Amino acid sequence: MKSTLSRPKARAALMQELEHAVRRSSALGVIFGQTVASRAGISSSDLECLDFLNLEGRVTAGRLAEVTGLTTGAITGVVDRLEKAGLVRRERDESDRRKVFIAPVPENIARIGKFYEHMQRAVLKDWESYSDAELKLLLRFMTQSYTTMLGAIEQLKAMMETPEGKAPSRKPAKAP
Amino acid sequence: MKSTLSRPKARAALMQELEHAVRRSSALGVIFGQTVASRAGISSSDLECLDFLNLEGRVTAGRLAEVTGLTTGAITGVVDRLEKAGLVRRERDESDRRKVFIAPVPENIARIGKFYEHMQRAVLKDWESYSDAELKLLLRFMTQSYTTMLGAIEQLKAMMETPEGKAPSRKPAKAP
DNA sequence: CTAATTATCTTATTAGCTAAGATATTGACG
DNA sequence: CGTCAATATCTTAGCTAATAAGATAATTAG
Repeated sequence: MKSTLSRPKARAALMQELEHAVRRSSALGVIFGQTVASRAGISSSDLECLDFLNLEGRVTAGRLAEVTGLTTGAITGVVDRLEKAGLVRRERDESDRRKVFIAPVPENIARIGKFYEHMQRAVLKDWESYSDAELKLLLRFMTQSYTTMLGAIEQLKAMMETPEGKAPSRKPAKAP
Repeated sequence: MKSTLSRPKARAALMQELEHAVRRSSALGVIFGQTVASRAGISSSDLECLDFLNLEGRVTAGRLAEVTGLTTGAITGVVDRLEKAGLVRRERDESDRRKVFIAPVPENIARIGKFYEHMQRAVLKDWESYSDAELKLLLRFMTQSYTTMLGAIEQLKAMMETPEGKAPSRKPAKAP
């Protein structure tokens, strides 16, 4: 058994293990989000928007539609619910009065932040076990993953120009 | 500026950056799933179940309900749709005829696997740039994240015994 | 000034979820 | 055994949140 210098078998197996680990974590991330949303008394979509607002600050309704993949009509509903719950505020842009900025309301969002506290503490504790260099590697990994995923999403949207979603079944697309 | 031996400021900032990167990736992962599902002509929930079946092999309907957080009634609908699409098969357990195993049908799932191909290729290419040792570190990181998330989910389910979901609003939990 | 474009909201309809309970099977125990 | 509780899935009614299409309003280009 050639033992030294690159064992492609082991490396491939390692990558496959990593892939599985990533997929499992990713799936569990969805569950985590659902669980937080259910505890917070809002829908997963609403929480997804709220998370984005926390990360990016105030953005327009249209941008929320873009990043969530929802229609603008659906976003109207999301924002209605979040606004009623006091978690966001609608702010019309004075320089372009068509636009509506959705601004997070930090003092009320804190109420939801509580559901993340345990997780955050546990994660920071985990991360103590890594050196600075290792943390930098992890950061590079996550950043690279983000970019790659973005590319994959673009590619998916490009392949088959059928933005109408549902099963094409048999009909090769035809105007009604 | 004390330059050597642990700069806590830089380290905290690094962790915060990592946290942001993780959150962004996680959010984008949801979008990726939605995009694949829409291209494949099935719902996100259906794809989530299918992914799980691909990872774990055949499991009972009840287990699917557990891991997705859906009710068993909803799972009946998911499996009906997936079965009609030829992506899974219902198989009654002969030793306990109450149970229904849901088994993936690989030859038809391949059709959906196509939507993951680009992503998979891109990811493997990314990962070529890491040494074996680095891949092992990444694997440890993902595995640890999984476990920590699992714990956080348990903790969330434990805090407030209100499994009924929706907004408790003002009432501090009371038996009916 | 008009037409085209952009941004959000409205309305009608539908998909898919929950809750509750029906059905069927198994296991425990006198 | 026979009965009762427990387990596993399916069924049904009702509701929430999504889409699609189009209305409304503001901006930009000719």
